[in-house]
Amino acid sequence: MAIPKPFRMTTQRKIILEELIFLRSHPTAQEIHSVVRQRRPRISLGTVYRNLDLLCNQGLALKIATEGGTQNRFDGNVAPHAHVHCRDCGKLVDLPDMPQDELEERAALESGFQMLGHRLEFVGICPVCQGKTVV
Amino acid sequence: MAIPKPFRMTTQRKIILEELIFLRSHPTAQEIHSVVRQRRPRISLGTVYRNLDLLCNQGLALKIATEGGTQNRFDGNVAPHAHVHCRDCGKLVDLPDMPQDELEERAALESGFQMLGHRLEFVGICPVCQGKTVV
DNA sequence: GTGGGTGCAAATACTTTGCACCCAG
DNA sequence: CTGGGTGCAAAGTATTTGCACCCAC
Repeated sequence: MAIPKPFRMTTQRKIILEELIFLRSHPTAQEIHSVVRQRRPRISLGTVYRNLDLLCNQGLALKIATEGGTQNRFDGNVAPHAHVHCRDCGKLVDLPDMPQDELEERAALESGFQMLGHRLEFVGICPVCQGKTVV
Repeated sequence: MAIPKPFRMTTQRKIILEELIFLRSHPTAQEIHSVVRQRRPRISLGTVYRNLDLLCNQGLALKIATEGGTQNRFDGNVAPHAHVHCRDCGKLVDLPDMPQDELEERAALESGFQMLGHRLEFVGICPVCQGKTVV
């Protein structure tokens, strides 16, 4: 059956994972690249993408597609949690205390599906941008 | 104040909107392009993108960023509703009866954001595929 | 030593945009 | 008529991939 393919813990891969877990900012691949480059200057963007892809498949990271934006973002926090996305400044914030299990249970009841997971993402205007904007 | 900029209802725009409302498949821009081309063969992909963008800004359609995929999808159903996606057969089902308002209210309280909208998408195995699959 | 991993650059994929012509109002 | 809209193609972004060399195991 599915014997997980072994993978080498290269320096690049290790640094990428470390930074991804350390950063709470849901960085883009580019942002991860520039952070990692501070510790390993010759690392290429291609390598960053390849490793992010691998980490996501291993379940060690999550790929997040944001509403308006063009680029994907990545999240080292694998625990189920919702996201709030600011329309104006693009900030992406975690929202850990939503009733995730309850939602899945309810959706399962209504649809008859066996649930494997879900995504919950809010779009709004963050407190800072609310202050800035003239209403 | 926000006087909505008038826009011409061109043949292209009309067809795109019609197809978008008619299709329940949450199509990509490319898919919309090929459907619309059956009725207006010379329409360009650029025009489709321009019109989808306009329709989304007018609140007549929604742009959906998909989990794994690279392309955006569009939804002519603007009423708030969740989606359930079957991992095995790819079926995408609407789930209209989730407590959407309640969720936004709660998220607003927890985050301090002014909420504009949200996305709720479940992944699971549909009843048919549950029967098929050997567990 | 060996095969997976990397850097690099070219290729792809998706979306946006400049421009000259076109047509809805 | 007139200015917004369109078709076309080229440009812009984001991401993936081919290849030769490299290094973790």
